[in-house]
Amino acid sequence: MVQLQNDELFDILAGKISATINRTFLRTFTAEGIDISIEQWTVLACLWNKDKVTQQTLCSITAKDKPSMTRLIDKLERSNLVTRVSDHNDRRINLIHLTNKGCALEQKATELVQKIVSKALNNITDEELNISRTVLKKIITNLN
Amino acid sequence: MVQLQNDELFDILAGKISATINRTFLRTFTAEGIDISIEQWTVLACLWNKDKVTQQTLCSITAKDKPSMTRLIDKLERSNLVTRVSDHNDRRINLIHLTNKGCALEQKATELVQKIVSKALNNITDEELNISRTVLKKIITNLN
DNA sequence: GATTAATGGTTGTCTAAACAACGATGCAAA
DNA sequence: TTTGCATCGTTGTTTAGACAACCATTAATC
Repeated sequence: MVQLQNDELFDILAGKISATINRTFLRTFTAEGIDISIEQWTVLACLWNKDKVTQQTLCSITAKDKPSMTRLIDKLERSNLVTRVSDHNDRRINLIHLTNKGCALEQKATELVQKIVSKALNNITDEELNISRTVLKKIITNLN
Repeated sequence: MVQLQNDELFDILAGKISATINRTFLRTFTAEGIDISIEQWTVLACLWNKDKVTQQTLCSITAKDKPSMTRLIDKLERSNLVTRVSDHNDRRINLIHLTNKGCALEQKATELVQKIVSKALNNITDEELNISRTVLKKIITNLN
């Protein structure tokens, strides 16, 4: 098998890990009959933590741009997991609000994510993990 | 600002870093008049290392599936950076072959990537980096 | 040697990200 | 108060990833 010279380059590794995690997430959730993507889950997780926030806030937390968020919320709305509620004081603002169906997902989804995280972090010490987190954050900071 | 409860979850961090690296890559390359994406670069980097390989091989190295590779190569072919050459011994196989234009990109592209990597890894020790690499690889293995 | 299985690649369909450009609302300064 | 600017969100377009289904060619099995 051909070996890529710069196989060790972080960009490639980062791309691979992101793809792997996404795939695992999607398969796990689909297998359990929950039809949301990891991106949709990220938004829901924000709302489970604090409901009724602006799209802009969701953008900041998830590091996605506005059009991406618009479309993500379109999909969540079509799945009846959230609704857009116009703010009374400022009509430019949509507050994103969990539906009952959206709330109901929290427990099961959190369970599944914990399962994935446990599997992913098997055989990795807390120290190694902390160092990695720091490194990843440093890289993000360095590039911004 | 709302803080996501599981802000520390690796999935989110991985998604963010991947997006950040991609953005930096694209901007740097565009600024220098080189119109290729990071994905296209990954394929070209394989070919700079060893020319005339099968699409399947490129899939393995880059951890992408066959349809993704078909379309990536479609684009590279449209940009006249590679050509598909049918294998004489096995007509199912396309060998992907760098054009002169594709070869000519190597030096400049490699320079730019090195510049990005240096910037990204600023203030990170070799030891931290090695640990991080190991952790990322462990996660990928754990999930497969 | 003919049928079946495996391999390499393509197309169809869906989801998602980035950037640019736009419309609507609110705010501030002249 | 009106003009100009900033903010929130949407739409258009391009690139890309995943999965399923498919076609063509080769290999394996009987």
